Amino acid sequence: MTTPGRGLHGQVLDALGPAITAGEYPPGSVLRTDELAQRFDVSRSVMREAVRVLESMHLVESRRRVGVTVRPRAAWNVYDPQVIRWRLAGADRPHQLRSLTVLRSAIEPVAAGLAATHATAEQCAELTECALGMVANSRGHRLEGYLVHDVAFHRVILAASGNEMFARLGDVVAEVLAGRTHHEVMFEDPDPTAVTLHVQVAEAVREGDAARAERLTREITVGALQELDILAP
Amino acid sequence: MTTPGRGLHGQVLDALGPAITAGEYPPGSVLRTDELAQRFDVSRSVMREAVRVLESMHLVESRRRVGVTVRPRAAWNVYDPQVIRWRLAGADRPHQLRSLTVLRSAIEPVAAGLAATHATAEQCAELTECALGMVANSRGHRLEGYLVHDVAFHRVILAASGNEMFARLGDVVAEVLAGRTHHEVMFEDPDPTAVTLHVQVAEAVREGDAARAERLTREITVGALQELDILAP
DNA sequence: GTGACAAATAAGTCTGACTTTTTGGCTCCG
DNA sequence: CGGAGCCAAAAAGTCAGACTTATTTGTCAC
Repeated sequence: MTTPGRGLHGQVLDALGPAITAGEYPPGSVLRTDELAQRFDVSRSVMREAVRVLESMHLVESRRRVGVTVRPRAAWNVYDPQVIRWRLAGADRPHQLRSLTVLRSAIEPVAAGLAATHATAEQCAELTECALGMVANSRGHRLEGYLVHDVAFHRVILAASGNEMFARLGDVVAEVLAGRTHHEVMFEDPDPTAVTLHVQVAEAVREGDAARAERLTREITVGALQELDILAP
Repeated sequence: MTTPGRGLHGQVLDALGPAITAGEYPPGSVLRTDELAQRFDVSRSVMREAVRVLESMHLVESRRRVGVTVRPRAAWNVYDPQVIRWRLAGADRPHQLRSLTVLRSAIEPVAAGLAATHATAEQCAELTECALGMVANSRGHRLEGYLVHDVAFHRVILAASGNEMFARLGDVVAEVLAGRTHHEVMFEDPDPTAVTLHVQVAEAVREGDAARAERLTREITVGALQELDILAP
C-alpha cells in the first residue's frame, strides 16, 4: 500500500500500530516511552514521534508522570486508513469487514444518485469501461482482473458524487473489496446478478437517472451484505 | 472541545493546522522544519513532532532535501475530527458544512433503521428523553437547550446502531449541528415539523419498526439539506 | 481522617553534533 | 550539442545527554 518504512518512526508504527489495534495491549495498558525506545532500539526522539502519531489517531494518550496509556476502542479514529489497514490485517478482520460493508451500504447508493447528476462525460466513459471490464472478467476464475475493475468502478462512483467525504471512502471500499476477494471464501465466479447491476448502474448514471442509479446500487450493497451473512452469520 | 494545548507541539498544531486547511499554504508549498521551529519559537524536536502529526493526517509530506510540502486537498484525511474542526473554523466552512450534511443524509437513516433493531432499553429511554427535551426547548428562543438535546438524540441513534463506524460520526454530527446553530443564520425557533419527526423516530425505534425509523430519519435529513439550499443555494 | 508538604517518576523540552538521502549543477566525454 | 556520471549543498533524519515540569503518591504532623 503506502510506503512501509518512511523513516524509523514509520517502522516503529508498523509494529506498534497493529499490536495495539489487535488488542495486544488492552485499553488502559501503560507503556513507557523510554522502555519502548529500548525495545525497538531507536532513540527517544524517534519513539516520541511515533507516539505522537498514535496519539493523533486516538489510539493512545500520553500523560505526564503516568506514561502512554492505550485508549478504549470507542475512542479510536476508525476512519483513519492506516488504522483500517492495521485492523484488517489483525484478528478482528471479520468484524471490521462487516462494519465497513454496512458503511458502504449506507454511502454508495446516495453517492450513485449524486453521481448521476454530477458525473462528467469522462467519468461516465470510465464507468462504462469499468463495467465492461467486469463483464469481461466475470467468468473463468479471473478474480484478479474482476477485482481491479470492480474497485475502479466504485472509486469513480464515489469521486463522481462530487462530495469529498464520499470520494475519500474510495480507499476504504478498495480495501473491503480486496479483502473479500483475497481472504474470505469467495465463490469461484462473481455473482452474475451483481455484474448486471453494475452495468445498469453505469447506464443509469450516464442517462442522469438518479433515482434508478440509487436503487440499483442499493441492490448491489444489499447483495454484499447478504453475502456476509452467508459467510459469517 | 478537546484540550487545546496538550503540550507545545499541540499549540504549534493549533496554529499550523488551520493555516494549512484554510489554504494559506497552497498545495505544493514547501516549508522547512528549521524555519518553522524558529517562527514558532520552539525546538526542532517539538516541531518535528508537529510535522509528524500533520503527516499522519496527510496534510503534508516530508521528504529529504526537499522539505515539508503541503499535499493537495484530495489527499487530506477529511474524517479526522481535528481536520474537520480546523476546516469548520476556516474559510470554506460553508462548503464543509454541506459535505458533512450530505454525509449525514446518507448515514443517519440507515443508522436509525439499525438502531430500531439493536437499541437497548436504556438507549430507547435516553432517546425518548432527548426528544422530550427538544420539545421542551422548541419555543421561545431556547436554541442552546434545544441544541444539547438534538446533539444527544443523534448521538444515541448512531451509537445504538451497533456499528462502530456510525457511532464514531457522533462528534461530526455534533459539530455540524453546533455550527448550524451558532454560525449560520438560524430561524428563531426550530422547525416544528423537525421536532415532531424526532419524537416519531424515538417512537419507531422503541417499537422496533426499522423501516419507519429509517423513513422518518430520511425526512429529517432531507429537511436539513433543504435548509442548506435555502441559506446558500 | 485530613491537610500540607516532599520525593519520586515519567513525559516534555532544548541543544548540538552527526548521518543520510536527494537533487541540481557541473564537468567531461561522445 | 547532448547525455552519463560525479560532486557538493541542502534539508530531513537520527542520536545522546542534560535539564525542566507536571503529577502522583506517600508521609508526617495536626
